[in-house]
Amino acid sequence: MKLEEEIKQEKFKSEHHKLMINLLFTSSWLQRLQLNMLRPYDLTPPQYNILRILRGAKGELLSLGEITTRMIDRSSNTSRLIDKLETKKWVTRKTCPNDRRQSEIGVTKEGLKVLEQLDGPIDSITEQFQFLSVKETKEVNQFLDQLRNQNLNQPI
Amino acid sequence: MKLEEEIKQEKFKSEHHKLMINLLFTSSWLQRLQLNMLRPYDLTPPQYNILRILRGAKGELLSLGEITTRMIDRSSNTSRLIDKLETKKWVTRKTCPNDRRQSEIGVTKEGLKVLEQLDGPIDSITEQFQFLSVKETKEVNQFLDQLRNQNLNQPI
DNA sequence: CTACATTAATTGTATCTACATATATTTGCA
DNA sequence: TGCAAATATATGTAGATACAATTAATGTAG
Repeated sequence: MKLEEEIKQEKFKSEHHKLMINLLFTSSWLQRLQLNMLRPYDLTPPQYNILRILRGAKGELLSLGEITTRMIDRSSNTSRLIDKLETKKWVTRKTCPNDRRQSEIGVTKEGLKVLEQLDGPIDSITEQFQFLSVKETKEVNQFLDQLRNQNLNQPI
Repeated sequence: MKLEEEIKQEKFKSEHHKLMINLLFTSSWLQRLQLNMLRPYDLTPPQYNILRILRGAKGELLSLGEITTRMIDRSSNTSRLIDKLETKKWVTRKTCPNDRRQSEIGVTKEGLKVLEQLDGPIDSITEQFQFLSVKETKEVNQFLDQLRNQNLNQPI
């Protein structure tokens, strides 16, 4: 369905305005897809995001702040998300000896095992994007990157 | 910044995978923009969404279910959102005489006044999309609409 | 070397999503 | 007609975001 039918709005102020709503709506749809996929594994999207970041660090331990800057959603409360993952024994947290304010967080073997199980299902979500050519995909990626950099001159 | 720099991930599995992350990341960025804009008006994005929907109905009263299907985020708990708007006196809710299960919700004059104040600021967010031509914008809109319809044949 | 600012993480609170369950009303059918 | 199914909304609870405030450790200026 076109966005107009989805949210029963026959007309938008402009094509640009429609695009803003469409981005928010499609992202919400995508998140629900992810959520349903992760549910059987007792993981939420931000928790999954953290595990992916730790796996990407290839054994290197990361501080809480470092994880936060790498997350899809920057306003996540990483501290409490790590709490959850720690009780499931999928990550370890210990205080950094050099700077006792920081903590060093790493993924466990069990955490990696869960991630492996999820690689397939997550790939199948990505496959939904295959109808776009690589060239087109690059263009949309570039557009999104550009969009976020439009307001550098604004105070906010 | 490119997404790679934003989330400090030097490489993605594929351009399509990057696009998935980019959509989620950009939408999160966009939501925060909206949130900051709405804060001084004591409105949250879903509450604002509801007011917009009611204004769009041009005086026609809408049921709670009708509002939900028109929302950007379908999993909103509209009942409690309306509660909040009602205490601020920006919407009215009364039970529908024909079907006493339903409620009839409408925006008040004060609600409309708040919306008017917000039209300018919201337009300025839309302006960030102006660097894209209308043709390009249409293409991205079409792509998003298409994406959401890729999985019709999947069970889920 | 002490005092103050800075930094990293934790905790508290309000709001929201997600979803299951409950309640009230209406509809449909035997 | 009467009673079960369907429908519309409300409510309860867990997990998140958003952000302010707090705590603890480290840096730094005088």
